[in-house]
Amino acid sequence: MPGQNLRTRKMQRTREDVARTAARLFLAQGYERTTVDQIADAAEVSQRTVFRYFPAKEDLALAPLAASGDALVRALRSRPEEESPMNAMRAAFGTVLSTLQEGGASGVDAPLLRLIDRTPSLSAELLRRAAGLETRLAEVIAEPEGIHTGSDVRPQLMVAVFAAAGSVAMRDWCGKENTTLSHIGTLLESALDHMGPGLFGEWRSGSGGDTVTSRLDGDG
Amino acid sequence: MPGQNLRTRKMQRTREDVARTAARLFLAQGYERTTVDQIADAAEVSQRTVFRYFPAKEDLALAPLAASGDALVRALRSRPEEESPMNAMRAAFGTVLSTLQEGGASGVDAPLLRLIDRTPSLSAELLRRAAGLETRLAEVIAEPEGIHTGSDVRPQLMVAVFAAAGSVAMRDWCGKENTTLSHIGTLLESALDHMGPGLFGEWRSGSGGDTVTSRLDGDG
DNA sequence: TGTACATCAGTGAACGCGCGTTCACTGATGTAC
DNA sequence: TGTACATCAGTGAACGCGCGTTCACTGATGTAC
Repeated sequence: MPGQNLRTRKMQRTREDVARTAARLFLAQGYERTTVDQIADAAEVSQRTVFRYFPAKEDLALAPLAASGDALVRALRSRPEEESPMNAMRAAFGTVLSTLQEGGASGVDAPLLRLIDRTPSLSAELLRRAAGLETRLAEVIAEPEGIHTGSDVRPQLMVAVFAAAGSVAMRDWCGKENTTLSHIGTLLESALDHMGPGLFGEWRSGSGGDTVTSRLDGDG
Repeated sequence: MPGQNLRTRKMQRTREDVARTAARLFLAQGYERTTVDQIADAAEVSQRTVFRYFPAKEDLALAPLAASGDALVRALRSRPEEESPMNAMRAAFGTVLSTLQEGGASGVDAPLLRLIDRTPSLSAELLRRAAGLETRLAEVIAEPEGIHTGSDVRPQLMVAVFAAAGSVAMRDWCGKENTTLSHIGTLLESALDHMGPGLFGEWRSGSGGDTVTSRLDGDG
């Protein structure tokens, strides 16, 4: 990266400036109450420049997550072939998550996730993009198995189940306070652990009912 | 219902007129290319009246599905208590689906689902609402089991897994042509059948690889 | 190293557009007597 | 059955607003020689 054009580097800096400014304003005032013009002013660029980098306002908030989605695809692709699909997904997700925790420059952090969660238009669009990501992940899963995702639903299904665990974990996480990104990983693992056959049968027999998650218990 | 006010009945008729007009225009021209003013004109009401019944444009397209969501909650609630949660969900979904096929007045049909699928803003919003529906369903599941959804994630998880199968089925369904609503049920059942423990382990051993879905096979 | 030209990121101003809201008003339906 | 009043669905016109686009232009960076 250091050997790039001055022009290119300037563009990257402008892009990051705009993204950082947008994030700051969104978190301070809320997404809906922040206009693109405000972001342009605060970032000291023209509104036209903002739209050059981010085709729509939503991209200003979701771009960091899009990058993480790409990272997840790459991480999954670089898992060893012997690994079972589900374990590969777990591992790949863990990799991305720990990358996010360390290099804080990604722009993905707890406040952003909470912002998205409490902003309907952003949640909606994130869910839609997540569905697209699932398709890409399913193709990565299918490839080494010699499977066509058009004729065999298992890859899509497996990824969708993983995502289901992820969304439950996210919902849980967003309800708590003082949580860090790494908690998401914990909650996700916990959710996946409950995914076994027990989920499909009867529950009364108490197959794990108390070992579940959290502290809230005391059914009050 | 027949014993209601004339005023109330008139309102229902107006509402249905507007909804039907909107559906017709959306299907003819696309959602984005249809303005609320056009719908008002075509339905011979004022734009103001449209917004009285449908707070936002999206509601014009998604209201029929919202009603089906409510129907699903009711259907689930009226399942016998002895039934396992997953079977109750299956059955409830089947009930709603067959209601939709018969009484065509619900407004939910194949063209609408395809319209939503190919309109990003509608897909996004539908996914968001579906997430809300999942929470309601989880509560219905949890109640007779004496479970609190805040402390035990299994209900949320089970519903999310069911929804994952549903979304895979929907994606599959939208890719096919000349399909009817009942095909969704078939695809969903098929997806759920693959949900067993096989999904989590190795696949190479061929645990069902060829019995999967469809005709496309012949790998190329 | 210097000059001439090409590229293209960023500007600034103006605008189209459609959603959703506001307001004061009308007239049909409902209710009380 | 008829009269007087209350409610409230629907009107119509106007508007605020912010997203996203368009246009002709500037000036910094890159390149060729």
